[in-house]
Amino acid sequence: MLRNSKACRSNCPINFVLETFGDKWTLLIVRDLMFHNKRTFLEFMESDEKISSNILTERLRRLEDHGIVEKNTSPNNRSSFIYTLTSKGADLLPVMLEVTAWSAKHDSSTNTPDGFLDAFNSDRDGVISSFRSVINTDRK
Amino acid sequence: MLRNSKACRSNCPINFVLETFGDKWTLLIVRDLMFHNKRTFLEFMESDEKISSNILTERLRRLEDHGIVEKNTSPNNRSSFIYTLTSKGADLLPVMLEVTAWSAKHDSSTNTPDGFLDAFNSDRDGVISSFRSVINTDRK
DNA sequence: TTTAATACTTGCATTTTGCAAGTGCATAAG
DNA sequence: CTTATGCACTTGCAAAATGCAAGTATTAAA
Repeated sequence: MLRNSKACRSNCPINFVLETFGDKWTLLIVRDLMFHNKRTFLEFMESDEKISSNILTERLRRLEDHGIVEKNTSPNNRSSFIYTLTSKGADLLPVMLEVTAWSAKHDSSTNTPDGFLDAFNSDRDGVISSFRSVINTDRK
Repeated sequence: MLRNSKACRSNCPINFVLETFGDKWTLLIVRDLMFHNKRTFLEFMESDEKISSNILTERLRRLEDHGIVEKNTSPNNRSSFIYTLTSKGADLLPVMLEVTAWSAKHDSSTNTPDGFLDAFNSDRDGVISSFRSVINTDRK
């Protein structure tokens, strides 16, 4: 189920991301892959926001369907799966950092690391490329 | 109802935007305010994605609650309301443009204007500031 | 052989959404 | 003054999505 492509509402680029990320959970999985180096089902389950397992299953499958995440069996433990970002998924980095900057500016209770906003504002390209080199998209 | 602040799931900056924009409709309203110069309830109703009126009402109220949109009576027609972006809302411009760029790169059927991606990649700051000067945040 | 770990699946109550129709108020037309 | 029209919602209800608890299947470890 859900493997078929849904009819899209329009060809607007903003709408396009909403078709994949227009819910409360999907982007948190991308965040965990991108910034917290999480890779397994149980690791995603442990996030502060407490996603439930049926929703996580469905969202991982959808991300895989959309070519944002890749699923492979773990080399050392064959009952475990390893999820990684594809390059299409990793391309979301600038979006994620702009979102982070916006929240850091407008939400006083956000836990963005100290100095992030200043560094991002003064050397955006540098911050992006240093994050980019750290994002793990290895498959193995 | 809904005027009270909901308990948030975490203090993560990514989660923070999801609390406001984590649905299929809210960001489309921001898009229409930002790029299509729409200002009234009926104008938002006319978008390609066909939002229904009860959802639109609820989302506009929520955006107002979150300080992203401001609602004023129209000067010429007092039965009409004018919605505008606040500066907090206008600060979403870099996010919106990054989202647009990502879709333009990864969705072949997106209707992003010709040349946008090249212009954005070669002169990001220039593109942002030319958009910024056009975004209407006037109240009157 | 039993136990544990991992990644789901299932069932069900609650919440959110989508759609159609209706309401109330303010100008506008006759 | 009475009726019509436009605008911004409300309401009602069926359908879908979500949250929670519990169960299942496979692999690995003791």
